[in-house]
Formats: sequence, structure tokens, C-alpha cells
Amino acid sequence: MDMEERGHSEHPEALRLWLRLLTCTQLVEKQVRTQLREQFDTTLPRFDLMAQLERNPDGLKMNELSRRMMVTGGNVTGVTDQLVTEGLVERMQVDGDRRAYRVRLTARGHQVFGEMARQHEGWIVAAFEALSPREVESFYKLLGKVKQSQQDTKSIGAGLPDKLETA
Amino acid sequence: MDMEERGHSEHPEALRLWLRLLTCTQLVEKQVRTQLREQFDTTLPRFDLMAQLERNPDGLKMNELSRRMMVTGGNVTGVTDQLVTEGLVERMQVDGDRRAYRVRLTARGHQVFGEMARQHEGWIVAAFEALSPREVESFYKLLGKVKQSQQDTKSIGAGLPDKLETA
DNA sequence: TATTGTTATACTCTATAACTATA
DNA sequence: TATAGTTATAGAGTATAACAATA
Repeated sequence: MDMEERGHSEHPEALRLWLRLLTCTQLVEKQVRTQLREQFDTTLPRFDLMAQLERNPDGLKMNELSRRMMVTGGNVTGVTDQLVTEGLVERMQVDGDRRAYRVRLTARGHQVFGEMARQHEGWIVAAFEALSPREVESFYKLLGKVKQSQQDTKSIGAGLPDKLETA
Repeated sequence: MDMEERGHSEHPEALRLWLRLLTCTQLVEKQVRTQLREQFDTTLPRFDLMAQLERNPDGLKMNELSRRMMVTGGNVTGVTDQLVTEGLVERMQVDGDRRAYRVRLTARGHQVFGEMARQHEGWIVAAFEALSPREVESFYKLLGKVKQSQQDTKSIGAGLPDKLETA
């Protein structure tokens, strides 16, 4: 690689790894976006939001969705609005705090998401079919280390409860 | 803040892997984009384009850049225009084909990219510092299998090129 | 004052398609 | 006709900041 030749690179392995990681993720992600659009006329953020709600049948507040989807609040409002228009989610009042909403799937949203999730899983399984179960497992663990250190780095001082590692 | 909390399945390993992969990539990518903007007032596509040219000192044609960056031609024109405005790249005529250009780094572009690449590598090394050299290597190989099968699947005949990995 | 959520705005990123100028 | 590149447009995706209502 060029950077190596120029003497700037003491750790070219990490760089190569990152570039390949980015390429792979983009390949799969592009495919998922295309399929979601073609087969369900929806987008990845909308699918993400519904997936969050599927896991939380009692609903989630807007700021909880914002945190989990890693985007700012204004965007969650927009995505939610679209899904409300489509009749897939609804905003429920929260007892004791009239500022907040609890967003949850409608019955139809639950049903529609079920079909999307089934297809989605098929695309993902296909994307990783080159790996054996043992390789998938070891891949998963490697990513766990990266993720952990990333999050530790980001939240210096703020002791975060790792409720994120549910999977 | 976690997108791994998505989806449900009977075959959850590949899905879990994908969600974690997506989360990790987004964490690192977001950091890189932010740093590129804050420290160099630039973007990832602009950085990518310059990285391609750094690796090809004689320059690349627009369609070659398009292929390598995995985006359509119109976008390459826009990114190139910006970099030309900044004096970092230039369009050279191609002998024997007056339709085509050869885009290459200017002297200043080469120098500026050098500094960006140095910093960039630091961010990436930090992102993966939780992994041992052996783990990095095995990670890289696993991704290679995924990438290979993705490309075989996607393109019936004309393989999709690497993004930044093309040497 | 702080928090929840919305609105308004702007910019990046991308794809598509029509267009030009060569080939 | 086919190819190289540009232009125009549209939409996704995101961040920021000002704002209203409530706490």
C-alpha cells in the first residue's frame, strides 16, 4: 500500500482491516436498502425504528428511540411521522408526563414488520453464507471487543450500564 | 444507543453478527467523518477520492473513480469539482480520447492528503486497539470471505471492485 | 431552568435520467 | 451506436438550532 511506501504507516494492518470492513458493510447495506425499497417501499431507518418497537411492545419514548438509533431527535420525529401516516406505529400518551409520547407498533405494524423481518433475515443469512457457524461466532466475538472499546472510549467518565449487549 | 437490538429470528446468529457489524462500522465511521470535518474541513467521499489518487499517481479517469468508490458517475463529478476548487486535484487531458479526463492530485493535494492520512491512520489504529495482531489478521480473513461471496453474488460476471483496497 | 419533542433549515450523499461531445 | 463525462433533479439521511409545552 502507498501509505506504507511513504513511511507513514506503522500499523497498516488495522487500516487494511478498516477498509475491508467498510467495503463489506457497504456492500451488504446497499443490498438491504435496495431490497427494502423494492419489496416493501421502505427505508433502513424506518425498518430500524420498527425493529426497536418490535422488541419493546409497550413502546419507546422519542428520546429512547433517538438514543438507540444513534440519530438526533428531529430525525426520529420525521421517521415516526412517516410510519404514523402509514398506520404502522402510533403515539400513545405517557401517564404523568404530558410532554412525552410512547411510540409503539400498531397491530398492522406488527404484522407488516413480521414479514419484513423474515425477508430481511434471509438476505442477511445469504450475505454471510460463506462463513461456517464457528466463523460466524468468532467474527461476532471479535466485533464485540471492538464495540466494547469504542463505547468505553466514547463515554469517558460516564459510567454506562451496558444494557446494550443484550444479544 | 444500540442498533443491535433489532429483529427476531429462528436463525439468529447471522442476524446478530450483522447488527453488531453495522453498529461497529457506524461507530467508527461517524468518528472518522467528524474528525475529517473538524480537523480538515472535508468529508469521507473527498478523502476516499484523494486516497484513490494517492495510490495512482498518474491519475484515474472519472469512470475508474466511480467504479472504485462504488458510486455513480454524477457524484464523482461533484466531488471532483469541489476538490478542484480547493486546488487539491486537477483534471488532465487524456491523449487520444478527448472525452476523457485523468484526475490526479496536485502537489498541494499530495501534501494535504499526507497529513490527513497520517491522522486518519491514528483514528483507525485506536478503533481497533482492542484486538491483537493475530485477531486483526483473522478478522481480515473472515471479511475476505464475506466480501468474495458478496461480489460473486452481486455481479454476474463483472466483479464489483474494492473501494479503497484496490492496490 | 431543564427536559421532551417539534419545526425549520441546510448540507452531504446518492441514484436516475437527460444531455453533450466525442468515439 | 456506444462511451465519457456533465447537468439537473429528487430523495434519503443527518445535524443544528430555535421553539413550545411541560416539568
